[in-house]
Amino acid sequence: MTRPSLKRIGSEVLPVETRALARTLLGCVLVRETNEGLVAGRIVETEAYLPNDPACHAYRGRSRRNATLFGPPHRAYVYQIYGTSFCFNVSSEIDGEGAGVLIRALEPIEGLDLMRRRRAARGVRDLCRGPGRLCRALAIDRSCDGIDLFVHPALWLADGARKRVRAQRSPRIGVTRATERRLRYYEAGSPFVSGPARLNPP
DNA sequence: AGGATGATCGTCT
DNA sequence: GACGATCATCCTC
Repeated sequence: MTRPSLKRIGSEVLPVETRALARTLLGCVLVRETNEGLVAGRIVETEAYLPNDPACHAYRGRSRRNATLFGPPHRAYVYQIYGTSFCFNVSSEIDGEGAGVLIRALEPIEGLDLMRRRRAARGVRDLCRGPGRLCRALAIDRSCDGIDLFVHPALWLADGARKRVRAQRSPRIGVTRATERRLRYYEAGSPFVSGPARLNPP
């Protein structure tokens, strides 16, 4: 059985501007390699967190936790939430500006058995549906924070079927500020996106 | 030093 | 739909 081609994405493919990046990441493949093996999933849902955005972790200035958001674009920003889950983001905007894109859901495409072992989830549909779940399935934690996704051997982005993605937008999920802004991007019709059904019209 | 908060998840009804 | 777990982080005193 031949593995789908996982060609690493170069910097020329990804926009620096946050909303364009959130849209472009749809259809890209997130790849993770550890000594347990390789797992990968196609990105089907993202959220943009903009400069001067009250919902963005960078809004109140640089801190130890959010420093990666203020660094160069296209690095992994990983933080822990509710003491139980991690969230994986891609930093955006030029060095010195704090912004990023949250990856909210993947369509599993490689290493499903390993994902199942890590998640103890029953169906394929739930393996990577949600920001905390996908981090668990990919063994992403705070130690991944700051990784340069263009060069790192164990965490990177690959080309997927980006041209075929039909993108939709909705308000972001779970935020308590700037709740009306439509900064969540998802693939129309995908069964792998998270969130309540009313936010996911086909 | 102590309290409030949170870009979530799993479980229960 | 509701709720509790659980703790790093940040803010106030």
